[in-house]
Amino acid sequence: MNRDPIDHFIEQMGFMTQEDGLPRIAGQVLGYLLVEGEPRTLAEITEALSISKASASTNCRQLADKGILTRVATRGSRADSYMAVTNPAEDMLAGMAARFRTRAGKIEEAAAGFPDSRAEARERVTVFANFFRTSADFLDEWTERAQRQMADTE
Amino acid sequence: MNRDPIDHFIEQMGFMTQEDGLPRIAGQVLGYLLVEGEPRTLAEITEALSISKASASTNCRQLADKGILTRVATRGSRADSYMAVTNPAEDMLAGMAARFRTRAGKIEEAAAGFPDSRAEARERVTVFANFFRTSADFLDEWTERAQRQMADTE
DNA sequence: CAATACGTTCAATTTGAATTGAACGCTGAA
DNA sequence: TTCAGCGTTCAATTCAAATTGAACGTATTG
Repeated sequence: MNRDPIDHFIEQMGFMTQEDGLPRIAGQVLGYLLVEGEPRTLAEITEALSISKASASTNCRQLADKGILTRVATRGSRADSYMAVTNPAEDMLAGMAARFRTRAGKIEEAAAGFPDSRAEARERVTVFANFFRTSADFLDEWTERAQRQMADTE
Repeated sequence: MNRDPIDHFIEQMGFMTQEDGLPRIAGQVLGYLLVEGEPRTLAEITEALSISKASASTNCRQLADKGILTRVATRGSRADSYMAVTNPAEDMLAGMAARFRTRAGKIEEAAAGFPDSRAEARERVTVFANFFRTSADFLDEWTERAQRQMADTE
């Protein structure tokens, strides 16, 4: 029985990150911090989501690495806290763009190794790779634009 | 020892789809068909990738559902074949856009259930959801643009 | 100098999804 | 009507990743 709308939201966030190949807990943490809107310590996160200290630690660090969470040093406490950045979705998209770009690189590289007897296949694969690269550019353009919009409406 | 560049490419494609939360085999199938450039039967795919008939069948169908593969009826044979669409990456992006949209919907819905005592959280979450929706729009715009470009250079 | 409070790490476990093998059903051929 | 060739389905297995518990290191407090 999970009728609390906030729990439901956090749960959904978990599923979402899971779909994206991230740990479910990562999404739950983000959801929780998004709801709270203020820094929360690892202990609080552990408690609120009923997960292990280890998971909280690992996932927070990973999210912070991706730029989705920021680490906050709270005065007067040696516990460090995390909070969600203003617009986590932007950073998620930016991460996607980055992945697209390395992906394009890998594919292109692979294609370059095709023998001349497979020239047509090489061409097809290269086109495929290019699409990813251009998509990455487009995504960057879009996130940049979104950021400007945010700045404007501030 | 995997020195054949084509095998390497197929392998990479497997990793890629795996990162995206799809079965590894799905990527391998797509890679294989991309290289071949022509329809291949389930039996051929099974053979080429050393996978089970069941996997080949399931994954091909799923990829076809996503619009990444097309089913081709070969004359004079009751075996049906699959081939990669001209630009599979486009359909992959389109799928992403679709996922973003349903995702935005779910989050918004969840946020709507927040009690008024959590109005600020609701606001934050709604902004988050909106970003996904708008991103979906932009992705669609982009794939459409890409399609036009393809059409132009034809 | 303990003793405590914290975050991290890592091996062990759990969990969930991918993959398979085998049984099945359908279709067309003989 | 039987048979062979095909794709599908589903329970069982395998596999990889997420998650945990426990041990550890470090810094802070008294």
